[in-house]
Amino acid sequence: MTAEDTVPTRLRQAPSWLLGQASIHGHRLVTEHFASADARGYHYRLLAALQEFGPASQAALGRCTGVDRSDVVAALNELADKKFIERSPDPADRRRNIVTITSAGTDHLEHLTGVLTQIQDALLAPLSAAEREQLTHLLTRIVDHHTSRH
Amino acid sequence: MTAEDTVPTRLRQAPSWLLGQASIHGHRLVTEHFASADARGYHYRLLAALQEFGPASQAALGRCTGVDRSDVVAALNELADKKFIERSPDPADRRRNIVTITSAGTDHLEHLTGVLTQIQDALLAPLSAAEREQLTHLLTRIVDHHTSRH
DNA sequence: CTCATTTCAGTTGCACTGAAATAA
DNA sequence: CTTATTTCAGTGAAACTGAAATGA
Repeated sequence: MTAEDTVPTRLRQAPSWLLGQASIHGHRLVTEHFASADARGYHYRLLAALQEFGPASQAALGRCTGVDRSDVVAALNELADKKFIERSPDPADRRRNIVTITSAGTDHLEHLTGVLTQIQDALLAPLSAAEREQLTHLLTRIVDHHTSRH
Repeated sequence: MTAEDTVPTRLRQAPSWLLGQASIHGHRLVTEHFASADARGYHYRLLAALQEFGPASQAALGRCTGVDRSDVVAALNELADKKFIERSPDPADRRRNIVTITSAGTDHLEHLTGVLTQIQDALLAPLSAAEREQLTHLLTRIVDHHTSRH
């Protein structure tokens, strides 16, 4: 009644709160836009890694994209159903699957990259190009700091 | 094998990814530090609202803090067990509880505010004071933009 | 009758854990 | 024997939904 829609000042000013709120909006936009392209965030992460680093094992894919080993299995199953990736046994280490992106997968990745560009634009709508760069730079330093020391 | 610990460039440069990663670190710090003070993020949100806006109904608390109505019930139960808040029926509208912060609750809030300051410092460790202000300003504009239009 | 509030039970998407099978 | 990979089944915390009870 007294409060209603106003966020408490102590909260509104805390960077941890602001980061959380901004990230919620980002996540919502990613989910919505990717769903319209019949995809999920995990798909993009895995396809981007395969395109950049070439064929890789599932464990390596999980490590570099931050996707859990169990979820890598499920997401790759979905990508394989759509013929965007292929699995083949690694002759050098027969525990491993070598995962390869197909040309249809590369096309799909390029399409999703376009979608992701739109997402960033919607997310950062109120900021100028210079401010977007500033934000990216500041966030990169924070993320690097916390990922280097565990 | 080729990839390992390196995050794909397409991902590493996307603000939505950076926001998500930074927010994960923020959330981890909040959970850890507050757990040491025998508290949770929801407790801080609710106490901060009560302190700033005065006694309020549970529905109003949920609205201004972004905590779901069901979770407000659970969090207030915990706060009531610790004598940090009190519930009393609203004589003007007997569906409502009027939730009031106790003096022990105010003390607890002040303590948690100190903890939250430490959290922000750990989260933004690599940034200068001016850069922290810059970041806060940029994030505030993003969050305001997305909360005003739905 | 419709809508709002409090409460509880249950659900859902998501990250993660445990364990089995296989092999280095 | 220990460790790594793939896979599946299951767990846990967090946000949310549905519905009942009460009342404006």
